[in-house]
Amino acid sequence: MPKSVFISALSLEQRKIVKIILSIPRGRVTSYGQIAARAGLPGRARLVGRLLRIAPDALKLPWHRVLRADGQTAFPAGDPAFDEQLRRLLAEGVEHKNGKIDFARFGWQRDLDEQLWGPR
DNA sequence: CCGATGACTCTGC
DNA sequence: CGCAGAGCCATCG
Repeated sequence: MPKSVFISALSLEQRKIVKIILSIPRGRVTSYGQIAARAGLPGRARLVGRLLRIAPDALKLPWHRVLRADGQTAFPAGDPAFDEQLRRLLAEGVEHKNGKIDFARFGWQRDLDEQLWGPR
């Protein structure tokens, strides 16, 4: 599906989610739940997951920067997307320990904290 | 209309 | 850390 057609078919809530995902900084990660919360949709993480699932590649969303609340990818080990996501993250400096990313080090929220309270 | 199904999350044991 | 249960709710058969 063409990019513009897809976008125009989205609800206001979904467009908001798209904008938030696009604003995740390179080298940072966040969770489905956090995105939903930022979009004013607390408790609706599944909506974010569903959107990423149906979004055309043409949108070029940084889907790899979206993880589950426990710091792992939403894909099971062995799934091509599992390796792809970790590969993309490593490419931008986000490390993982056995498929688990530490939000304290790479979480998007940490950027906000540092801006408010300073490094360390 | 109903039950099943998720790129989810939180609580409780 | 693991697992079950319960919310969550748009989609689909």
